[in-house]
Amino acid sequence: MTAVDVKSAPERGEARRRQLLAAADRVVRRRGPDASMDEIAAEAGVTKPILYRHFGDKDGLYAALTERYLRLLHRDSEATLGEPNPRRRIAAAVSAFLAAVEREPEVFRFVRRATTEQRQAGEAARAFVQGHAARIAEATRADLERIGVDPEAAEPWAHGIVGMMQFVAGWWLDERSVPRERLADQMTTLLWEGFGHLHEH
Amino acid sequence: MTAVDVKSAPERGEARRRQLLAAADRVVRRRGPDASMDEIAAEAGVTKPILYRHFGDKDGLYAALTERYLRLLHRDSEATLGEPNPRRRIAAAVSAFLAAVEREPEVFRFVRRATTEQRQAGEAARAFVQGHAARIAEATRADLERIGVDPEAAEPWAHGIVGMMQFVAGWWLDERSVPRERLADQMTTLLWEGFGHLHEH
DNA sequence: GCCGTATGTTACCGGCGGTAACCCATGGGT
DNA sequence: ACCCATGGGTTACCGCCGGTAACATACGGC
Repeated sequence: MTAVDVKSAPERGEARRRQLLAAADRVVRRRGPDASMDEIAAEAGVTKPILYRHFGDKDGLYAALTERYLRLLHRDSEATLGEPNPRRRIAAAVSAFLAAVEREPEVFRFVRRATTEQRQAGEAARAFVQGHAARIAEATRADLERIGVDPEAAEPWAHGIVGMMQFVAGWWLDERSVPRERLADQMTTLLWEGFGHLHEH
Repeated sequence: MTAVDVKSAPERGEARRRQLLAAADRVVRRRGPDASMDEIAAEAGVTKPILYRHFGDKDGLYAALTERYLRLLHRDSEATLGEPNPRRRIAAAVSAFLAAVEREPEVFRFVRRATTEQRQAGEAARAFVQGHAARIAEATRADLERIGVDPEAAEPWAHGIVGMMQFVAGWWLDERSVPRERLADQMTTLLWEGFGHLHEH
């Protein structure tokens, strides 16, 4: 029963890869991060060795999925980095990220799992976050230099912000003790005001 | 009958449990988070079913280990929470945590892994972090109330700080691009000054 | 025609988490 | 002195899953 196979195109390889990735995506979304290779293969209508030909091993597949998912989770947030007003920029990025996590909780959970237990996926995530953090850092580095603060801190800060938002998002998903926009405001306030600012009054 | 056993059996069991946990500790420290149950059993000088009698399943064992490790990683940091001066308190806690992570990198890595891939371990970690965050929150809640800022934000903030430090510590372990005390200073500055404070000058 | 290559399948391996069944020492109670 | 309940221990196994070897088949260029 070759129902899907009929379309033989010139660049079948890349197309097939995306097709397989889409199948993996579907399985992960409904079965969670514990999806087995057999399950994914079945969903794609093929058998395991094909997956292994395209992705090397499970880690490779998960790395590819992780990359796609990271882009999905951070796209809106990155789009806000053009905002010139720094405080609004932070607020918008924070809010957009939380919204994306709320929209795709299973995707967020998958990324957390995959990046800690699979080497390649973790590497891919590190690279992505590196880039993301770099863009955040770049957006604020100019300000730091203008003020006279050591711009070397920009990178650690960016990582700190990213990590903070990741963790808080996970915590928030588990126990939804506060509405999203409220949490976004609170995190923005922390990042913007800091603790010291409060103590000065 | 034999109601006395109900009291004494757990005592003997507790000693054995600690003994087994110590063996698991040794194995994890040298083999990493991928240690198998057979390996741990062998290190303890027994066979698998015994481990399962005491801990139920691998998740249970890892949850117990996680709890012990979390205490180890956060003990020094928690000890600093008594410091009255808020900025020094933050600085000391941050520095102490990074020092603990540097002292026991394998332990830190294990916790990250175990808490994301094992349900019970994750639950134990969540409970621990909840407590830790609560203590941090309590240490600052008074300040917030005194200043007139909504103290409801204390809990999300505490989680944000914890998550930020966890993530930054992991990033720092991977690429040691900056000495520990310098990183501690940078994170303290971020938490204390915030971004807005800088922009006011 | 023939052969290399790409694509797919079946059938298997090894390791690991988890468990059933059995085994044996110990020490009251009769 | 004996029995047998009980708790600590072992052997031998299961099932699942990641990963792979070997085999099968269609297509394009010489």
